[in-house]
Order: sequence, then structure tokens, then C-alpha cells
Amino acid sequence: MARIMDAPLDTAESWLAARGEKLTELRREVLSLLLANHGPIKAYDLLAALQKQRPGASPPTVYRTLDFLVAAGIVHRIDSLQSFVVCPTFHAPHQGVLLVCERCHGVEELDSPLWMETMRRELAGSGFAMNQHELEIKGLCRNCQVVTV
Amino acid sequence: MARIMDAPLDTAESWLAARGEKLTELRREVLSLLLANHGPIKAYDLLAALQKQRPGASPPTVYRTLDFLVAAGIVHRIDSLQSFVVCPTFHAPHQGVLLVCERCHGVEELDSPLWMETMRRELAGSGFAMNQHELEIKGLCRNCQVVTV
DNA sequence: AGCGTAATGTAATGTTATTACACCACCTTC
DNA sequence: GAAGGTGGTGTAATAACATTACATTACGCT
Repeated sequence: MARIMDAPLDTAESWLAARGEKLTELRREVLSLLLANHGPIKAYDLLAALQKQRPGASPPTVYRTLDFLVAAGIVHRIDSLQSFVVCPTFHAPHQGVLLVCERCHGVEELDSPLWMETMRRELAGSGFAMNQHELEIKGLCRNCQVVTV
Repeated sequence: MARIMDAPLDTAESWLAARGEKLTELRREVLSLLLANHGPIKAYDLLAALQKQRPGASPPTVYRTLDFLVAAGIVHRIDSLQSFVVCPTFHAPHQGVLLVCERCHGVEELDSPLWMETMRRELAGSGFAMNQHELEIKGLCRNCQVVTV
């Protein structure tokens, strides 16, 4: 019987296979923990979770695995939070912007090719070539705009 | 006789005075080092430089001063580089985007109110309120696009 | 002078990330 | 089936980045 969360793991497996890479047991465990977290997670928190099922895990264990998943486009690193989050649409062509809430630290991914194109055009004059895979916008999410604090 | 770099320091002083804050000797030294660096600098590199003229300087010395300068809008923190850079136009109203080169780690600031407005409008549908003071775009600068590596 | 607040000094510690090297599994090729 | 290469992981140590907590000093105010 299939466990919950298997579908994205299988998708990741095929996605990697198409690149000639493998979803090893370690990578599967890490990705599974990332998926279970629903939102950005810090490397050391992920390490703590991983150690429950894999006691020998150490910082290089998680950082190597995260680097791999990021390079494969399955996971995003959020610079402003020093955290990592699964890309909800890694398996499909997309041009996503990460909307990072500075208050609750939630992250949404907004897929907007039109928006990307607009930005690229606006930047053209400056001679700067935007990396559209690493775009992170800080601000307040809908919920957090309401809060007074 | 005025030393080189005095002008921006004096500008910072008035800018702060208008906010009821002061450019103390320590802040002046730190800002001066930041200006002398022409580009982003890491906190600990700044600390090392500061210690040459102020041997007792420690991490809190620089982090406190940087926090102050960032809060005053004089310095930007570049999340993707974990570095700090003087805002070239802190004294004037502006809506700058930081263009961070992923290869040479240089930073340009592009002032484009039109661009900001476009983005804000594009984001409106998502309910997300962009923080226009903290916008950082990664990519390749004009020079680095040419390099083959 | 005495008080209150802002600024800085100082020691320790917390958090994030990397290096370097050892070992093992798997695959190839002879 | 042994030799050698590659990719993946284990392990120890350390580097790099940042904060806490508390002591002390500087300065404006009455």
C-alpha cells in the first residue's frame, strides 16, 4: 500500500532519471522530510529530523543532499530565510517567483511567465541578465498584512 | 583639508540628523570602510579592517553598527551574498533594485520606480505586498555574461 | 551633581556551512 | 573475478556568520 507523499517522490525519481541521476534512499528520506514540513525548513532542523531515522546523519549529509536537490531544481534555497523548500512545480516548465513573507516566513511560489518577461525587458537596458530560477521577493503575505503587531 | 570620501560621510551625517540620530565616531569609521571597499563586504572582513584602527572591535561592534546603518537606509544587506554594501543613493528618494552578479559578486543598484510599480501591480492579484526596499535580483552582470569559464 | 538613555565594550555562545579524508557500493573492462 | 574508476555516504574537525547577556562609558537633562 502506497504511503502518503509517494506521488511527489515518484515524480522526483522520474525527473532525476531523465537527467541520468538517482533518487537514493538518503535523498528520498530528505525529500520526504522536506515535503512533510509544508514550508521552508532550516538545514539544521532538517538534520535533527533526519537523525531520528538515521542517527549517523551529520551536517554534510544534509547539505550535500540539499545541494543535489537544489541543483536538480526540486528544491529552492531561500536566501533571505536561510531555509529550503520543495518547489511545488519542479516537474513542469515554469517561471516561478518566490514570495517570501517577512513576518510569518511562509513562501508562496507564483508562476508568471508574463511577469518574468516584463522584468527581463525592463532589465535589458542595464545589461544585466536575470536568473529567473532564483527570484525571491520579500514582503507581507495576505494574512500578515492584516496583523497589527 | 578634507579627506577623500568626506562628502558621503557628511551627507550621511545630515541624513541621520534629520532622523534625530547621530553619526558617531564608530559609525563614521565603519561607513568609511564600507565606502572604501567599492562593493559588498562581509561582516567579518569589515571587522578585520576595523580592528586595524580599533583593536577592541568584536562581532557585536560591527553587527550593531551595520544594523543601525541598514535601519537608517544607508547600507543594504545582500542576503544572497551575506554581505553589506553602501546604498549609492540613500540620501535621495528612490526605488532601487539590487542586481547581484552570481559570478563576480558585484552589485549594481538600478533605480526604477516604473519597474517597481509594474511589479507591484503584477503582484496585486496574489495578495502579496512587496517590500520595495529589499529587492534583490540574481543574475549575471554585463561583464560576466561574456566570460566562458 | 545625579539621573536616564544611547552607545559601546567584552565574553561567551549559538547557528549555519564547509573541508578533508575514509570507506563502500556499483559498474566496467580486461 | 580482480583492478580500477566513479558516485555516494560516513565521520571528525573546523570555518564562517551572527546573537545574547551583561558591564561600562558617554552624554544630555534638570
